[in-house]
Amino acid sequence: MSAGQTARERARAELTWEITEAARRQLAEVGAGALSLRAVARELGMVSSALYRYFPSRDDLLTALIVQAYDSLGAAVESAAVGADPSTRWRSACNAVRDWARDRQHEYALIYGSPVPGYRAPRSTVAPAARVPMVLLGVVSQAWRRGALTAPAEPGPFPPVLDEQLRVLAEAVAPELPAAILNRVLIAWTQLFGMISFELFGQLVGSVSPSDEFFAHATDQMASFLGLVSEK
Amino acid sequence: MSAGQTARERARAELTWEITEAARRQLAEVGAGALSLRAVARELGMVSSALYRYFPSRDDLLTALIVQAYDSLGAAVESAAVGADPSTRWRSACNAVRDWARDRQHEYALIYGSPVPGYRAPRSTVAPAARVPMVLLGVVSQAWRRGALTAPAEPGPFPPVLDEQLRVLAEAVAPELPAAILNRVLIAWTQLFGMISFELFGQLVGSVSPSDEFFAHATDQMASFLGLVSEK
DNA sequence: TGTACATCAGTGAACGCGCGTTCACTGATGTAC
DNA sequence: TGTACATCAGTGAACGCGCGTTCACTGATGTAC
Repeated sequence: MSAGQTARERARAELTWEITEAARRQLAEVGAGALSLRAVARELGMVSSALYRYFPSRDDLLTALIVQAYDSLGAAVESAAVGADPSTRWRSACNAVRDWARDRQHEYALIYGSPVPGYRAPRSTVAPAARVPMVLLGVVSQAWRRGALTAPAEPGPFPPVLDEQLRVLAEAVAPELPAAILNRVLIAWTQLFGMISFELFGQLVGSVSPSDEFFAHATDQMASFLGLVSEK
Repeated sequence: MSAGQTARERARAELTWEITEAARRQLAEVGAGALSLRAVARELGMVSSALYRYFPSRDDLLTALIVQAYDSLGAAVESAAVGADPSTRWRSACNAVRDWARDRQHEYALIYGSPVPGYRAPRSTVAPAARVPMVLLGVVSQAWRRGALTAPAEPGPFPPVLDEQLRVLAEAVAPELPAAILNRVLIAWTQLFGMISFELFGQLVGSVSPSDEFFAHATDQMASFLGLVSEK
């Protein structure tokens, strides 16, 4: 058996994957709240009870979709944020998030939209969810380590709770980065997803829609807010 | 009859309101996708078919809830954004949005979260949805008219489509405002809601949660990004 | 002020539908000797 | 290599449930003369 897998194991892995594929297609039609095991089974030509061999409940299937969505987005952004120039990497990362979100709107809504009522995300979603912010942080902290970035002048010291939060966070993810820069990365991160959510959820209709240029320009402004100087 | 209303008309208006109240309570329990006419009727001690005297369908009830949510938020922000100092008004407006959102999380999710699958928002939601951005814009354009605001230096000219969008938008909502400032208002607007959505939808857990100080500090930074100088 | 009729609110039964999950089962695949 | 048994995948029927919407109806409120 190849790679120590029996035929049964291979079939199981394949079908598990096909179930999530079908569920993703269903998601695109009816949204997360209305995702139904029976409809997924129907699409696969199976009987609904058969799915219980693969996922113990509807919520477990949802969790799998959420984790896969975070991972898919994370991988897309990680592979986009390459290059020597930090401000180019920043832009590429932002564009990758937006492109992925536009391509897979319902998966985006699943992870960044309203929480699914009655569903509580388990711990296993935390690490995949962190991949995008980690990439953004990586771009900035690499620039900082290279000395290609000047620490921004804040109007005053951070209030105590925020200061402590930033300190703890920095310790965990980027020990050498000044709190003021970390804070700006957090701000840019919320800004990035705020724009994308507004675009996808229809809030920009009537102002800056289509939003390609607005997004590109705002991305540049974020880069300069972060102190990432363009080398072009 | 008071104000020319018959008893029947008064009863009708009152019950229409009570239906939306009950629907709001239901929203908080199960989310928009699972909002059910039958459950609303049950809560009011009515038979489900009776609701059809008041709302022709489930979607019309949803529309009423959406319009009321936008209006409630709009009114809260309008009445908060007062005072002489533009940067104070800015902060008050931002805080009002956040406070309202935290108070009424499910209504916030209804209007700023994932679109409800299968539901298309009718035109009647557009004007109420514009109230908050109008307030934000009002704060900035008032400061601009008073000369209390300097036009920001952009790195270069706007790309053509964005430039045109900003021109058209300015014409409609703030004719005297330079495009560069309008653009920054749009950016701050997306930033504001990006932060609030992240806070409410759980994305900040593990970094800056609770988020009061992060939010306050980011709000200040937005004010300075907009050129609103504090007079304190 | 009183009567006759029209309008409207709310009832209760019924329609056809889909849902998640359990359970005893058949038959195929894998394992130990 | 061959047999006996254990494991697992998938079936099909059933459970109890809730949903939106329609329809003919009763009885109360409003209106015109």
